[in-house]
Amino acid sequence: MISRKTKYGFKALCFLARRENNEPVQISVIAEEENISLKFLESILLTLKKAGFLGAKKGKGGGYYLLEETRNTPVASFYRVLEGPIAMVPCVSLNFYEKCDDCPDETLCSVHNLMIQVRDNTLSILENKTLNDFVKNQS
Amino acid sequence: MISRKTKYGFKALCFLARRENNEPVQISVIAEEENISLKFLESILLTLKKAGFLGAKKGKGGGYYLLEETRNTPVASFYRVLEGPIAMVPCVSLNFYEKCDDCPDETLCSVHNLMIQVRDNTLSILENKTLNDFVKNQS
DNA sequence: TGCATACCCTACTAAATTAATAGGATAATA
DNA sequence: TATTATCCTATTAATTTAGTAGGGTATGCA
Repeated sequence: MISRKTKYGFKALCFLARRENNEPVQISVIAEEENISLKFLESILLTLKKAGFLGAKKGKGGGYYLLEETRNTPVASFYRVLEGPIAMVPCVSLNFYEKCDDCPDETLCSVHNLMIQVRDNTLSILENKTLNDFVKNQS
Repeated sequence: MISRKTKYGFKALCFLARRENNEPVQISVIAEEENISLKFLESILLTLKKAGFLGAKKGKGGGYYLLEETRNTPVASFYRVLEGPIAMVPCVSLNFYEKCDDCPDETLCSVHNLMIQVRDNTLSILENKTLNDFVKNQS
């Protein structure tokens, strides 16, 4: 299960991607359109900005907007920033690897070997989708 | 990420599946071999028993053992009992469906449509693997 | 210059979940 | 009837989640 943070963050990115021009959009506008708590969304968008996916403009007429490359960024990148590892166990994570306490030899662990397959399948989707795949007829 | 409960439960099932005979095995034996807290494992095995995957025998010479059909049970079934939904959002779950508060129309939701694909890919693995696939050279 | 706007940032918190632990009840065996 | 081992309920510490509070800072406009 993904957290609301991840869900809201991705919805906000899609919202911005659906805009025809790339003018800044206020947090409050996105929050209202997507039914997200304003303050919560504020912290999420800040995270996405710090990660280099969004630009922001302060003051009147300000707001958040997509950066150039963000439209072609794989969904996997958003996922890692918002949710963390894509893998279902840390010992199988490419970007957030951690050894298991209980496991003397990973290569012999049934959970490990099963979850490698799940990870690769999930990655094959998340690494090959971008915001462009979600702009049409979508909220 | 899956919980330790799921990880430990699946490891215990694999441990039992690797035994040549189907004699009852004490919790303490599994706990020691797999480096799992005894009391925690106790509650997990009880769950698996109540779900119909394991049999149990009390008293001397007692313990847990696999039921007949468990060897051919898809891993997805264990997952649902131990962890819950396989889907990454409730609105996409086949067995634990829940509508999202924030979403007026699921069919237009980008998260929904993305996660359907992830779910189907994950299911294609978990529904087609059984304990038999994990008995060789595995801990 | 000054005021309104809108993002920036830190800290805090209530609720839920996780990962156990404690302690006894029950059933089977010898 | 003593021992063994599962069964069952309740409790708890730690962590994570999903926010909320309350200002600070930069921008644009009159």
